[in-house]
Amino acid sequence: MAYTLEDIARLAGVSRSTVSRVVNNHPSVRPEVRQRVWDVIREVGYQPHAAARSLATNRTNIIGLVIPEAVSTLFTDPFFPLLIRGITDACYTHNYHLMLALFSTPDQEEDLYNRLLKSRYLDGVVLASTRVDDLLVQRLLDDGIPFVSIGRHTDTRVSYVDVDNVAGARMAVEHLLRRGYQRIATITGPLNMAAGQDRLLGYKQALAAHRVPLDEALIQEGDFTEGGGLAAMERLLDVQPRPTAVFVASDTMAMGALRAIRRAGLEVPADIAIVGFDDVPQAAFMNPPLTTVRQPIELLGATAVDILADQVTGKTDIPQRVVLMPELVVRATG
Amino acid sequence: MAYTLEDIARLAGVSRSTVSRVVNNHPSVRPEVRQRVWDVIREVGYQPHAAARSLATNRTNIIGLVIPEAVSTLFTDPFFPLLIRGITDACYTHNYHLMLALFSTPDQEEDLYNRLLKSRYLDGVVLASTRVDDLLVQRLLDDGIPFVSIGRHTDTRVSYVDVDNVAGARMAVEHLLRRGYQRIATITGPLNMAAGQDRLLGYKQALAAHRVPLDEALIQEGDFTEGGGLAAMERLLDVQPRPTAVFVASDTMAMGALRAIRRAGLEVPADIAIVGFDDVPQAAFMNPPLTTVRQPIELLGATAVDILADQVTGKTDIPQRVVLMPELVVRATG
DNA sequence: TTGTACGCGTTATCAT
DNA sequence: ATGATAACGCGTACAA
Repeated sequence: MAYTLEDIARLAGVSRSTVSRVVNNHPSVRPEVRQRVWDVIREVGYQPHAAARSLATNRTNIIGLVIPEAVSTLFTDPFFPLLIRGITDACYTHNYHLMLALFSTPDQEEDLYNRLLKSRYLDGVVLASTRVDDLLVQRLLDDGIPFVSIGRHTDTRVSYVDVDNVAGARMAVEHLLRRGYQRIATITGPLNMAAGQDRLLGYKQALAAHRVPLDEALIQEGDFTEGGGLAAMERLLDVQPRPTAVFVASDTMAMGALRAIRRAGLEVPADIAIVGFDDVPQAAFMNPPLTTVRQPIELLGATAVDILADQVTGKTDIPQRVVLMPELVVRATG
Repeated sequence: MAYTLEDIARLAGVSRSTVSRVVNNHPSVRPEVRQRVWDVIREVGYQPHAAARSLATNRTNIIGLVIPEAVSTLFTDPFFPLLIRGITDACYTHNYHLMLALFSTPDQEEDLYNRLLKSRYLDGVVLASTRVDDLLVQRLLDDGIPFVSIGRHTDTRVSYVDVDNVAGARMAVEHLLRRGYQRIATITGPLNMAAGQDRLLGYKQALAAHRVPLDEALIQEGDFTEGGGLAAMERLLDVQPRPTAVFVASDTMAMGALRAIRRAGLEVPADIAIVGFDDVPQAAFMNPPLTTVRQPIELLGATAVDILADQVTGKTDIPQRVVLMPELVVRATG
């Protein structure tokens, strides 16, 4: 059996309350007593019982990373490991633990929501890549569970941290324009996700700013998967006259696009230039290395946790919205 | 304030114990009463308080996926998302929740171990890709915490689930031999990991079985990263006579090797054939598509959880060791 | 079958 | 500054 507060109290010759105060850094305890108690604690390797503490404080020190059903198939995208790294690092400094909730089906989503949230396992939630109309957001709002969304949300009550997708996309397309490309296509993300919409908007803004007419045939929707990028590129290769460059809304889709181009017997960037989005580690290793818009993925995750921590501890009452800036990384594809 | 057992009891006109029995499917409660209680529960959306329950039962229904410091830099490998998928799916059916523990530094490892394990947040642990001499294993053993290792371990007390790495490597190399390649190199995984050792052993066995002399110069150690694969391949390209084929112990390293070969102005598979290991999703999308040894990564994770569940619930006393079979997927690189 | 009463390990309030 | 003591919400012997 493990040690309890009571054990430590006995060993240190004080009361349970005093030990509790020491453990929680309560000021009113004599330094010498505090020292004595700490000595005992260290000697026997005492650690407070998490469940007991939770029951008393109504806090678990656990936050959840929840990934909705709609996108959990995208979980293999290198984006997520990076996001998770950022999140776990921040969790460590805030003394939080991270629970992972991947929803696979709507039923499971419902079920897991109850098991996880309503049984109060979590102090708060980081919500990754939701669709704009996701019911999860409403639910969390209704249940009063603190959460931060990765990616903007229009509801004024939700806190989020996002990258400036519009600016990023503009940078990408304007870079292509500067290099002389005029017939620039785009493979978008899912248009029911904010990131998909915003990157498309940036594309349009860039063209408009440079007085390049918009050709709807050059806009193909993707789904953030490699296969989706390949399919979208194949559609793009069919339009006449063929685009000479393409802005792809994620690196993973860019890999698919590259394959499609190669498969058609064309060269990158000679025949068609590519600019991606994300700068996942693989981007630099592609052949040729991918020109892309870098978003600070780890920082995205870490910032979300920082905000959530403030929310949970009641340090702030109002929703926080922070937008991080991306940067263009020029490599060889465009 | 949320509902408690007491509330439900009052609303249903029974005692708290009866409600508890209903919730926990205890047999001795009259069907009509059971029904009435369930109705109330559903009506108000009652969910038992996890912390309270844990305190009483001494179980949290949370298991941890812990990734040691040594390998957590590999976390961006597509292997992990797949493993996590398998784990989360199995967790769902076992009614477990998954906590993610990535150790970044030795200090953090020590610290997190205490915060997480000794404060009894977890019922058990899935240990991913440890080194053979990892102290973590000893520690978990000493502390009597149920755990299952992904990847074999020599200590007879540890349960593990592994893929037959020796057989997989043999299959890969024998395939190359059948295709007529004689000068076959290998890029190994880290040789302080069981998977690294075993795949190298399989390579050696295949050569021996076919009476092909072993050339130590053709064995280069990698670290399961793309950069490591590239560097190892560059070393391999320097040996004379040059290898005509290479068995690479992970797909991620294979991508690096492919780059190195291309960079040297050579073609795959015309000049050098490649066979990888893992069959991550990207393998099929490579150019050319990668011939590789497929391991059932999701199943690996799911099986680990299944075993762990039996361990935690006391369904079994003895360490379980299960080995899954890989299969060769022949595509275009070799 | 059902209810009573105690214990799980903390935190927090109230005396002292 | 310190020590009793009452919650926190649940499971479970034991009694009825």
